[in-house]
Amino acid sequence: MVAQVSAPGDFDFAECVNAHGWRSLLPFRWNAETRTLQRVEQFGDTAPVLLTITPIEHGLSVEGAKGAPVDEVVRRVRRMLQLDLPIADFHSFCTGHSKLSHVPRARQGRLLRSPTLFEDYLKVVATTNTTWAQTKAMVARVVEGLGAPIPDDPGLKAFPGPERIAAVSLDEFAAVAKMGYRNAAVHRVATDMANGELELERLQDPCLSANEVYKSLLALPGVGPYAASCLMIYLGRYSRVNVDSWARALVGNELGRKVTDKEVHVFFEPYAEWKALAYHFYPWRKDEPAA
DNA sequence: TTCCAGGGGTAGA
DNA sequence: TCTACCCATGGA
Repeated sequence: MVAQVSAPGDFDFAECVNAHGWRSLLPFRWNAETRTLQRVEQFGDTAPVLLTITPIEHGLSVEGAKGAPVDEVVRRVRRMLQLDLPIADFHSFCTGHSKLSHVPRARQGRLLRSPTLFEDYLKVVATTNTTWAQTKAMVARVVEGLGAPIPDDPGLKAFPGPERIAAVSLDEFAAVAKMGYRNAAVHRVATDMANGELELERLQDPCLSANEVYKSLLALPGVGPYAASCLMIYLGRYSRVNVDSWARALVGNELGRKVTDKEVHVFFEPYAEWKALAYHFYPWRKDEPAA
């Protein structure tokens, strides 16, 4: 199966994939040399397939095993790469702010996300109060321990959905995932979703206000202000900065003193409804803290 | 051993 | 609203 996916002119494949660390979390696999993104996806109860995404002129090429449902493949790819996100307004905003003028030139603004909000939820929870190395290890254990493999390579597995996680006990999940005190929260959300008591995807409803989305996210176990703000980014809502230790350190560096979370929010106040993107694309690098 | 990492939940003030 | 404390895990 080969599908061609059109992309808007303000989209850049590598910028989107490299905008944050998600490319390093299974089942994503990013090859920087070939500029190829791979990911195992499962469609219904059929065997998972490996998708290979590469940039072509005016869009993307997606290759997968014969029989993969093209329409659904395209839908998921468009979602993962935020191809339908109206980023033009943010780009216009950036041209009026010296600190962000590089953003539209580089065609930045989109962030790689997962095909489901549940996967992004689990991964965001896995970033809290831990190191990036442990985040990768937690996610890898979840995928390798509970994900369904593709037929011709058992080493490549799909991300397990909430039903799969809910099918095992909390103790079993904890033994596999080793997410520490996060185990209970993740298993709870998976179980509630599997039981039909929780519909995470409804948070994509554009009719909901940003505050309604934020409060709904805060109500999820394991989700506090940081995680809720992170998840809002994947929902195209940028009015809250996801204040983490980096934000405190970097804003503290800009101001020359230790800062509170409230002061970080005040620092980004001029960026209006684009605060989270402003923080993310502010001219500092997370691997190179401002001197 | 002890500390702590891209926080969250809770109690108490 | 703010502070203090504990929370599993694993690396330093």
